[in-house]
Amino acid sequence: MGNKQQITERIAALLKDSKLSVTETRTKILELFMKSNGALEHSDFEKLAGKSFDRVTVYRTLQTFLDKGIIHRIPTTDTSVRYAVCKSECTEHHHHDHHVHFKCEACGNTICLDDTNIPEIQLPKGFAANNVEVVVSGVCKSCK
Amino acid sequence: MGNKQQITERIAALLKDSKLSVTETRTKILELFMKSNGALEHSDFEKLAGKSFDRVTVYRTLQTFLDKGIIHRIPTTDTSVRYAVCKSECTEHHHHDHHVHFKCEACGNTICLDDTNIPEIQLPKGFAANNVEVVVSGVCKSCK
DNA sequence: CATAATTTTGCAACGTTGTTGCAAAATTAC
DNA sequence: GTAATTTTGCAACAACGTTGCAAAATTATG
Repeated sequence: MGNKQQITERIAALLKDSKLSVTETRTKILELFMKSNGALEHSDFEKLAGKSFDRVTVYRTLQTFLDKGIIHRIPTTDTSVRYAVCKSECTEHHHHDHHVHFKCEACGNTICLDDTNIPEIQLPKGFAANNVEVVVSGVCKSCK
Repeated sequence: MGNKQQITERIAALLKDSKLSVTETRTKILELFMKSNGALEHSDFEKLAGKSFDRVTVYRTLQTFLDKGIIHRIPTTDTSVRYAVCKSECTEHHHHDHHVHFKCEACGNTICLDDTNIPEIQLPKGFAANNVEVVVSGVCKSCK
C-alpha cells in the first residue's frame, strides 16, 4: 500500500486527468472515498473530514465528480443519496455501472461487489435496456 | 372492468383487511395507485387528487400503507421516493419484492414488470441475501 | 340510531436537505 | 510574480419531511 504522499499524488493526477483544479476539498473527499470501501452519503463528508467543509462546497464537489464520471450514485429506497467511486471503465460520457451493490442490514454499509456479475434479464417485448442497477440487501461478510 | 362503485368497494375491503379505517384520503390515494400502472411519487398525490390533501396526511397515509404491506418503495438514484402497490403475496410482515422495476428515460415513468424474473445472483462467500432490487432503465414499450 | 371511544386529519411550527447569487480566496496560466 | 480563471464560503432562499395538538371523521357500543 502506498503511503499518504503517494495517495495524494494519485488523487492529484486523477483530478488533472479530469481537467479539474487540485484543491484541498476535492483531495480530502477523494481520500475519504479511497479509505472507505463502502458507499458514502453526503453527511459522511461533513463529519468524517478532519476539517469540516461548507455544505455547499460538498454538494458542488460531488456534483462535479458525478459529471466527470469519477463517482456514481447508488439507488436507495429512501431519500438518502449514496455515492461510490467508479471503476476505471467509467468515463465522462459513458457509465458502466453494471455491478452489484450490497447493502448490509446489520451494519448499514453499502458496498460495491465489483466482481459479481449481473445475469442477463429477459425483458418483455418492446422494452430496451440501457442500464441495470442491482441492490442486494442482507448480511455482509463482516457481520455474519 | 368494474365500475367506480365496485372499485370503491374493493378498496374498502382491502383497507378493512388491514384493519384500517375507510377514509376519503386513503380511498382516493388507493384509487390513484390503481388507475396508474406506474410508480407514483409523493407530489403526484397532492396534484392528481381532485381534492388536494394536506402534505402531512399524504406522508402519513403512505407510511401506513408501507407498514401494512399495501405498497412498497422503489429504489432511485436521487432523493425522490417512488411507491407502487404490492402484489398479493406481500404481507405486513414479509415482503416479496422480487420483481423488476423499469424506468423509462423518455417518459420518466417507472413501472413494475411483474412477470419478469430475476435470475439468481451468485454472491461472494460470506454474503447472505434477503432481498434483491432491480431497476432497469431504458426505453419502454410505449415510447419506442 | 345516538352516543362514546378511537382513529384520522389539518394546521402551525420546526428541522433537515439541497440550491442560487455573489464576493473573497485559492489555483492555474502566463 | 501577476493576471485570468476557478473554487470556496456565506447568506438567503426553496423544497422536503416531521411532530404535537386540537378538530373532525370513523368505528364501536349499548
